[in-house]
Amino acid sequence: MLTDRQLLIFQVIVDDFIRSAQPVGSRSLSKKEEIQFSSATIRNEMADLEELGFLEKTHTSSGRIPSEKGYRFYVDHLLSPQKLDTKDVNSVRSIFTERIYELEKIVQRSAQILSELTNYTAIVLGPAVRENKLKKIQIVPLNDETAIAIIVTDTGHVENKMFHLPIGIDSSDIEKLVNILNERLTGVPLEELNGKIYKEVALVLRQHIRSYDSMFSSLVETLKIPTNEKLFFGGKTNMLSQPEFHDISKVKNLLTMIEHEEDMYDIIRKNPSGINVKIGKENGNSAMDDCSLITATYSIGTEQLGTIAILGPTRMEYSRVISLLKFFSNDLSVVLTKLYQSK
Amino acid sequence: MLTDRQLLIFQVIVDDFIRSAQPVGSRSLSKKEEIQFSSATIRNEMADLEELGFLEKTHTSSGRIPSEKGYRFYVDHLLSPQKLDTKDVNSVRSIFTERIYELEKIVQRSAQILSELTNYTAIVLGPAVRENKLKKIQIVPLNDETAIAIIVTDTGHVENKMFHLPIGIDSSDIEKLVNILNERLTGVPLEELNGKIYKEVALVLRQHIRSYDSMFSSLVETLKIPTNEKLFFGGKTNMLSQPEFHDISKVKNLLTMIEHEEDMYDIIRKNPSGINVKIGKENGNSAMDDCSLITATYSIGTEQLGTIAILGPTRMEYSRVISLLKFFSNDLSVVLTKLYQSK
DNA sequence: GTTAGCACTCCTTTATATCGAGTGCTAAAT
DNA sequence: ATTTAGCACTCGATATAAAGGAGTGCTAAC
Repeated sequence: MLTDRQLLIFQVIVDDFIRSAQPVGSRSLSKKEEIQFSSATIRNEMADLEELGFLEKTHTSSGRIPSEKGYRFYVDHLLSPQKLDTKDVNSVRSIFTERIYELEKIVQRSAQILSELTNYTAIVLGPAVRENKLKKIQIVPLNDETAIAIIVTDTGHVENKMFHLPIGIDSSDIEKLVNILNERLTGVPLEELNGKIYKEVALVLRQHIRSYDSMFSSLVETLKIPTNEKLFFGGKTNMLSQPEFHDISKVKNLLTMIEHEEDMYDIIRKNPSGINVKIGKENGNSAMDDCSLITATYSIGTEQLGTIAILGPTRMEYSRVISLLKFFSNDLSVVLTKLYQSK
Repeated sequence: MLTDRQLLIFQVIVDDFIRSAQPVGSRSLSKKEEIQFSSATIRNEMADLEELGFLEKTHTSSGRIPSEKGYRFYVDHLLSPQKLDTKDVNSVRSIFTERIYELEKIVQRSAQILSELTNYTAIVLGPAVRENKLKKIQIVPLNDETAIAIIVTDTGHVENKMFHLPIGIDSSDIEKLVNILNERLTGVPLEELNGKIYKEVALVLRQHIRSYDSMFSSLVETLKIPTNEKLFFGGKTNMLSQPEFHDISKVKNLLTMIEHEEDMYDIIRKNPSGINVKIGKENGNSAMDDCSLITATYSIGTEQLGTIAILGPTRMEYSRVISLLKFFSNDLSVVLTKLYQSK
């Protein structure tokens, strides 16, 4: 329904505004070499595009800026898959040649690199521990009253939690308990741990362990480890350099929201797999009204594992960021699969 | 060398400026009930105080604000130990009645509470793991190539690191190794672990373990766990509400510096035990020129363990924050001692 | 259908005046 | 010898006006 000329003009306006952060006027447009019509023609087209809801004015006699609907259209229909800079490719590859084995460190480093590459804020939702399979449970008594339970997963993730020992429990009891748990629970995904314990292990335990009841409740409580994925951030302060955030109160709202990990977690988590773009109010959070969030998922083998996100102003370099995220999430998946899939 | 009247005037000026963030003039001072002289007299005294370096003007005809030297004098000589609000006392106590056992969580929660109570940024330097004593080492093989080493300390802190297994190593070898390590190293402070391994354990290991060399290097590398204390933050964005940080570039510098954990670590770490106040340039970091940092140390039993810090503008409520930190660090020490000293 | 021309809008910048809180200094009062 | 009243002066903050410029919408000519 848009003519080719309108499409061209619209695209040039968006590209120009993304670069300059300044409203784009008809005169400056007419000077671009890809545009051959007079400023008056452009003005007419711009008026139409505004009527259609793709463009806005900041005041009656200003140039045009893209509206949210405009960005949405731009992202959905006008984005040509951009070839990545070799410089970017190298930066990304560089992480994966560093010999890091811990999943968490790889992920943290990813957030850092992505923020440096984009100058936006990078948020990486860590590996979904809940889907990891139990490799080993260990219990280390610290003194007569407390012990520490350690859970190791097949991806090398370690969770630990302190708990109270019932009075008078014996170290041989603990040993027995640990053996039984490992025997019965190895290979079980963490998210099913609780259920399995009640269904399959409780009975066996009761037969073998003295002072079973008090011990059991302590332990079960402990195994309810919050298996929420962790968030990793990079470039939290990058937003401060964006001209749209010169207003201190806007910045404060945004940064406060970023610090609030639970909210952030929900916002990142609920994105489906693949690349996803949320523009301005689509984020459903007033602090993010002037922001866009681009997410990509990564995986180990066939399991969807986590999410990478870039948070920038709505006036974001969509094309570049999307290419970067596609490339990055893919490489990350490959590397992680290689590292941990080798059963 | 300062007369009583100068002292009085100076104190009132500092208190007023801390409250209002506005330069204090002679007229408004003369209206305070604790001050009985005319504005002209006050002007003379203020001129003297300025000559002595305790006060400054923001421009030729402005009121006075305290200089850094002034704040220093104020902190060193004019601070009356303020009684804490019962509201504050209760807030602090509330953390310690929550049944949290993990050291890290207590510490994280502390940072949060302190930032809420002060409206400044709270930074807590976590327990000094390096002084913790080894409770147990465990090694969990994940697959043929990698294993994960887990170190538990007497305070319940858990460190873990992945490492590569030499090809062809046997699970009985690993078991032997772990047994020897635990036998010889239990009770050794983490910071001495490396030395001990070379001096006392290497020989024994060589006798018992096949494929010793490759295993050993892998493991030793692994035990060089970065035992740097972790930093915990609360209220990172609180600075944005302070009028002195209305300037975006100042904020950006400060927040970027806060994000940069290594620098922050050094700044917090090098404070001696007890309460410490660093004002403005004393911090030795240009991003903190308009900030003051108040630190207090906490401990488990007799060991100095960590540091709590409050970062605010130089125009900070020194009296209140110092009282709060004294009280808090003391309570924290008591609680931690109770929790972990019960050998 | 396109474009040149023009009046109009509104932000930005610059200049100018005014106000007021504050100072330093001098001279009178205590 | 202090203290204080008085006064000229400074300078930031605020308001107002004027000029400039980038941009628009509309009309009429191409």
